Amino acid sequence: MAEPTRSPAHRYGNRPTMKDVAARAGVGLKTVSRVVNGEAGVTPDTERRVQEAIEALGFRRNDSARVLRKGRTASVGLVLEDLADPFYGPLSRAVEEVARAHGALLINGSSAEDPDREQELALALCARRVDGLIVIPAGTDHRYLEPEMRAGIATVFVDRPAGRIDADVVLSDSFGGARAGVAHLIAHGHRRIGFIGDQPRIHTAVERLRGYRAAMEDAELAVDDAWVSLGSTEPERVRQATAAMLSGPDPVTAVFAGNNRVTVTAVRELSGRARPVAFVGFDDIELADLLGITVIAQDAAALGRTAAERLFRRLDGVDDAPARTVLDTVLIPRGSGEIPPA
Amino acid sequence: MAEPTRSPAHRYGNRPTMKDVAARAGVGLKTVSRVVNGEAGVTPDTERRVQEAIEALGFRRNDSARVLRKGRTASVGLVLEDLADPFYGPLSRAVEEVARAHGALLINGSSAEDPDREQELALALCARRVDGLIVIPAGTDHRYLEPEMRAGIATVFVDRPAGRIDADVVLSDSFGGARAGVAHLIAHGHRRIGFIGDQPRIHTAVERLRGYRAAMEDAELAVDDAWVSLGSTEPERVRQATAAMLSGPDPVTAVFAGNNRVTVTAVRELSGRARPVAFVGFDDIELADLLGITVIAQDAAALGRTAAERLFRRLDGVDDAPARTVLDTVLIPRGSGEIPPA
DNA sequence: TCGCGCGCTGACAACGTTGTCCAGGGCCTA
DNA sequence: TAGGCCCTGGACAACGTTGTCAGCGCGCGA
Repeated sequence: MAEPTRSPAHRYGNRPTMKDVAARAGVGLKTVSRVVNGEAGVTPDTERRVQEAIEALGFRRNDSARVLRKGRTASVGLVLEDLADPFYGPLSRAVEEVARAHGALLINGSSAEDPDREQELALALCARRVDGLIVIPAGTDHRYLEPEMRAGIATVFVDRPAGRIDADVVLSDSFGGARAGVAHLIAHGHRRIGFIGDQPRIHTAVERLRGYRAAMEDAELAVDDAWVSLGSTEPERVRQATAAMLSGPDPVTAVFAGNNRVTVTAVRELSGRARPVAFVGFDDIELADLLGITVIAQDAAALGRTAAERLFRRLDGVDDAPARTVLDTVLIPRGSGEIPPA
Repeated sequence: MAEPTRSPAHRYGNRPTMKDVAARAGVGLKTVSRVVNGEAGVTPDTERRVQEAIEALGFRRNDSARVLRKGRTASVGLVLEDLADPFYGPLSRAVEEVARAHGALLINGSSAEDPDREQELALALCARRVDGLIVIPAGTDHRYLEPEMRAGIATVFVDRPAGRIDADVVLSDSFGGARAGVAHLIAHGHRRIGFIGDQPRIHTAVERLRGYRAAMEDAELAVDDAWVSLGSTEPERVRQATAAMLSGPDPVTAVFAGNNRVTVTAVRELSGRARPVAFVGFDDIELADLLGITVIAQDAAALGRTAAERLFRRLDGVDDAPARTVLDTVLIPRGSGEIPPA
């Protein structure tokens, strides 16, 4: 009558299951399930017995098994670039809040701006059968997600549009924001304005550069190639780019930075200069108010919230055509953008 | 011979399963499993047939089912206070990197500094059967996790110790850091030093206050109750606290801030003052270098990394006694802490 | 009093995967 | 040539839960 050794696949440190609870309470398996899920049709007395058994055994429902049976995981995935970037923290948090309101958990993953890693992550989340996916693309080709989307995984892109597939996307107005920022510098008398952006693979980088060019063109100002620099946001790269456009025979008198990573380095570089240089940066930054940095602010939390709401509408069965939502940006003048040309 | 309607529980938009792949490839179910998992013992020819069927059907293994069978979810949970706080972003990212190196995904949740929400989140993660849990406690009683830990969910606490249970914890040296920061102010001639901290429920807040008191005591300086303020990090609260200790008959000449949230508000408040006030803050902040803010820096990424490494060592079966790891802090003088008393 | 219906309960299958085990066939050796 | 072994493949059960359905007992109406 010795207890046979448990199945070798048994892990979880031998946690009690509903079966164990049922045995202890002297009821059927399904009755335990009913109690655990608060379903109707259980006598108060039976319910009490089951509850006692649950307490005594320290039972907790295995949601892994539940998921398998129900077909919904009540979880959504978020693939972003880098959670350590202060732009993405609030975005992720906003997504989490919406998910929470819908009873879902959030699985985060950072692509580190690497398209392969983005794909690997997104597909891993699909294999987990997240109900939905929010992606901040690193790559430019998302056809790899088509089978997954067809198979029922709702997908929304944020901050940058999907590449080569038709899908929901929520964006900030990068073009308009950059154009307004550069126009602001022009309005303050600048004619030679530098632009330091992110890698040209990235949609927002291209859009903001386009905004810069549009503002210059609006004012009928020619753009010298030496004033424009796209590339990684590595501090050293940005430092050199900044230094380069401030030296030479025809230095810029103002700089527009394409995002928050560029801004922190560019501002450091500019602060060391004798001659003041006007500056406007895309993205607001904490303490930028104290430093008097003029920025084009986008609302990261609103991006995340809007995308998540779109996602859950899809999960609720709304099935209209993929939509593009564009959120406005705001120019916040704080001093650096109002410096006149030297 | 009409196709019978599929089982009503069938979701996932009718994704193909291994069974479907097996049928199409004309092989057994287990053979598909072998191919998908790269197990040995399949002829190249059979493998090719299976691969083709997988491609054709767009099959992707359902990790939910896999998890159920294998007993390991290859995921870890992280309960923190607020992902939007720039202190937690890098911490979370560091945990994610370690998890990734171990092939695990990370599920994030924010407690919003609410003990009930912390518990709800942590238990939800346990129900998902995460392999391990990293918790930045909001509450002070974690006995609710005992059954889970006994049942095999490895748990490590970060930034603040667990309450009323014995568990691994990774901390920064809050006491030593605060003491060093306040001693630094004293060394620059200050005798009346204010302390603005977080809520007294929070361990780090208490430790840092203790460090403040120790430094004052070391220098044989009495502490006036009016110089000490604990409470929420709401800007309005911090603003008032700062203003209060700077007014009155015996105003402080220096302020020590208990964390980054307090710092950003206190620095704003101080910057508007005519009379310069010395300042040291706990936690480094982006752009603090440009603002000349002296800080006690802790390494958020190292906290996360250390905790995650500890967690995965546990998951690898290491079973020694719960340990407390304390990471050093660094004083970074940048000007604000070196201002002499007015 | 009998029959019917309803409220409660439990047996059973299914979700999609993996571990175990056995069968069949080909090849090598004695 | 027979026997044994290895290699490949597949049938089956199990992971822990929930949906379906049937049965039981009791109360109420005719």
